[in-house]
Amino acid sequence: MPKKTFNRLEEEKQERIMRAAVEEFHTQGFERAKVEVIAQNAAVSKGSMYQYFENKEELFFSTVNWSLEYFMKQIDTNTPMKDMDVFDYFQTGLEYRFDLLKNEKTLVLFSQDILTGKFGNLTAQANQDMWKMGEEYMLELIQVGKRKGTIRTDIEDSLLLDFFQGVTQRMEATIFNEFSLSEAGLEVTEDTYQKINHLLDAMITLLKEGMGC
Amino acid sequence: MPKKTFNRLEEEKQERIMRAAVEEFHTQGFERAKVEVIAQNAAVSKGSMYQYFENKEELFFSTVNWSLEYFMKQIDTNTPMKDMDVFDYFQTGLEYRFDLLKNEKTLVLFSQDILTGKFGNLTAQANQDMWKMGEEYMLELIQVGKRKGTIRTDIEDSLLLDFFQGVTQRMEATIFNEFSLSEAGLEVTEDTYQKINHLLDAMITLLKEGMGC
Amino acid sequence: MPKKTFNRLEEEKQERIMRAAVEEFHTQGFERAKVEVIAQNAAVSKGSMYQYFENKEELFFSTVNWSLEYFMKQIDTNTPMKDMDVFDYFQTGLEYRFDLLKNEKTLVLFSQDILTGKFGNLTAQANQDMWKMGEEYMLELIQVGKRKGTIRTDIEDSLLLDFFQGVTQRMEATIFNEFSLSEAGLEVTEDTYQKINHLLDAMITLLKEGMGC
Amino acid sequence: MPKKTFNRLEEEKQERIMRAAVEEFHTQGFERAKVEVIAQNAAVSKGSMYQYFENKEELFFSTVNWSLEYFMKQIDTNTPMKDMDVFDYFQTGLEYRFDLLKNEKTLVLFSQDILTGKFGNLTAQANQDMWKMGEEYMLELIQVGKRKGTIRTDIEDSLLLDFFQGVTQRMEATIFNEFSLSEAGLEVTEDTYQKINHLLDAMITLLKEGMGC
DNA sequence: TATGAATGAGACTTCATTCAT
DNA sequence: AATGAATGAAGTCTCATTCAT
Repeated sequence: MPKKTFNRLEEEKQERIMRAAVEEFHTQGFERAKVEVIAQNAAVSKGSMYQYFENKEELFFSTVNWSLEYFMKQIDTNTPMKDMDVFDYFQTGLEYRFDLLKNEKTLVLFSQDILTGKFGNLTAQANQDMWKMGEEYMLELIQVGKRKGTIRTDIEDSLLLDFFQGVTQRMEATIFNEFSLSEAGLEVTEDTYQKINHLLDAMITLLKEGMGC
Repeated sequence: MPKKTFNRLEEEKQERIMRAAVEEFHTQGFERAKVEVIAQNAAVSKGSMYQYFENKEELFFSTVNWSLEYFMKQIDTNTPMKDMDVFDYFQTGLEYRFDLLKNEKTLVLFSQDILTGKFGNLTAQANQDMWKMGEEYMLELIQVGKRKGTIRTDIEDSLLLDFFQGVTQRMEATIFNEFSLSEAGLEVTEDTYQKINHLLDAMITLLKEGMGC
Repeated sequence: MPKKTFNRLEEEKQERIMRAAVEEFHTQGFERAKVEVIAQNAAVSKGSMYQYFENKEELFFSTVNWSLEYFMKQIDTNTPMKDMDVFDYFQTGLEYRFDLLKNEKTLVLFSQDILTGKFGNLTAQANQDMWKMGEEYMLELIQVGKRKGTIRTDIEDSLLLDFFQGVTQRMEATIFNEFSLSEAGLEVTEDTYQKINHLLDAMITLLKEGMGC
Repeated sequence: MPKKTFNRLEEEKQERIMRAAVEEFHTQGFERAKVEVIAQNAAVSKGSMYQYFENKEELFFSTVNWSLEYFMKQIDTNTPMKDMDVFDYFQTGLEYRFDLLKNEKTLVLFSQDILTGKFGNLTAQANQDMWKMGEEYMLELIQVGKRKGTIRTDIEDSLLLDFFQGVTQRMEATIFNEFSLSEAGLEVTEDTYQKINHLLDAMITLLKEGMGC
């Protein structure tokens, strides 16, 4: 969606621009974000930005796409086997996201922004795409689980998915918070790590057995 | 937080202004929202708005507070007994929110915007307050449940809360979506109603028993 | 120039309003001055101000006139004999102004503003009137001095006036400054008083004999 | 104090803008002056003005500085010898200012505005600097005069300065007025010139010998 | 007459976008 | 292709003045 001029740039420059844009859009939101600031932080002139992108909106969409693609690439190389157990997936998935958060914080937070609808109508489309992407994969896992007998079969897939996703998302949010608190030092302390693992175990238990007794 | 001039107005006018603001902020977001449009829709002059509020930001904060207070009032008159069962609460709570959604759609959607952080730093504070408000209440219910023997006691309160809240939020989102799809006609169809009830039942089962088997 | 409604007010209220206006116009200048602030400081409603004066400009003119008239009254009761010596006049005049400054600081400063043209075209008229007022009186003194043989007769009256006025004004400014420095304590210290007297003596000598040798 | 973008402009454009600003600020005062009018008169867009200056106030300060610097340059190239006679200085100084007035009327009038405090607090600083600049130079001349025996030594320098400055300023004002009256025709008539010279001679006599006899 | 709420013209300022080099 | 100066639409906010009570 950017102009071809952008695609012709050296990869490194493209990335510099995209990352500067992610940073600005994440911290400022779409309206407050200034094309000039992005340009400066990417060490590029304002004029150039308009040779690469039709306008601010297109720059934004490109940034969203670039982020999604970035994650796709990551996921492609990290996706576990298709026949994995949902609960194990929950665990590995979160661990993986957690690692990502350490290394690509802004990028992860930006993707959260998109997912939670922070950009309103602007990302309605990307939003749905993103959701679907994850959900389809999850659905498969659920179906596999049912077949294998690890997941109850008296409830429809879509409802199980809702349930599962709800817990997953909440977990992510909690982990983000925990992580942000210990943010000053960029190193994740052993303590934080402990807490997160404990949280994970509890969630898996609850997912499996529920909270009733 | 508005100027006293605002508080001195007739209730009806205050409400007209607040509702116009809610509408505009919800549909446009903070930056895109125009004070003039709000004024017009409230049948008030632009100048007056600035007699009531220091500036656009204060207008926004006042709108947020007004919305929250509106809900508080509603909740105060609708809050179930303190010793209610969490699962029943889940049910009544959602039913109640659902009713509210039918009657005060924009208001509910706006509060969702606040809760999901759509307004970024602007509502950071209100946000936390809102969360806490709900959470404290929930914690009590969980403790009651443990005492009564309807909730497992081998997992800490805070983790149970996370689990519960995750599912609750997801439910709300799903219901909103379901509802929005059938939005054209303002009447909620029987069909929609059925779906929602089915969803509720399933969720309660999952909350209680988990998805494993 | 104010409406008759203003003149009908009790003297005390009139004065309150005028003094509030003098204060505001002096500290803020015409444009920055706010009618509302004047009203508040005079403990009068904004609406009333417009019953007393056609508009802000008229309020300003009235304030200027009121100030001038205030001084006229003072001067009428304090003016020395017509056949006074110019140099004595210089002395008594300044002493008198100095006293006034202590008691009616803002008023004096405001009249300075008018005289030095701080209000631009707005006071062009009042300005000239004020100048003429003082100058005519001075001219008489100069003529008397020439007749009595205390003032040289080889230079025209108008030029002598210029010379005299130049020195007088400068003196006032210097005294103001001296005074403002010791302003913290509202009491005028003995020290300040000494300095001013010394200054006065020197100026009179210079006026009489010049600075050459 | 302007942004670097302004300094990068061609000198000619800079001057066009500064002169347009001087004109507007002088005729309208700070508050009434419109940035847009300045822009138009300088054949520049309103937006550009804000690339050159942070805001209206900064534009104003820059204009003040530019004017002062303009005069400094002029004075540097026109300043008479350090050992000049004060009275000759009075004469050459005024003649020079008078010439300047003919060629750079607005600029001179604007500097007068600054000096007489027409802009209130806005120029408090520049004001003091300007005064000091002139005064230090004058003090030197007075000291030289005392040493050479052309100035009486029984009165302190600072008082002589006050006296001298008082007369000088008044002269300038009078000349300005005279000049302004004949302003319609931009040519200075022979008649005006005669008057001014006569005035000068009289003032010098009075400065030297005083008005007594 | 007194009040203070209501109004809207008008000015400042921002920043996406265009354009000339 | 790259730059950064130029532009102007559009929105926020102020405050003198009017108006209804």
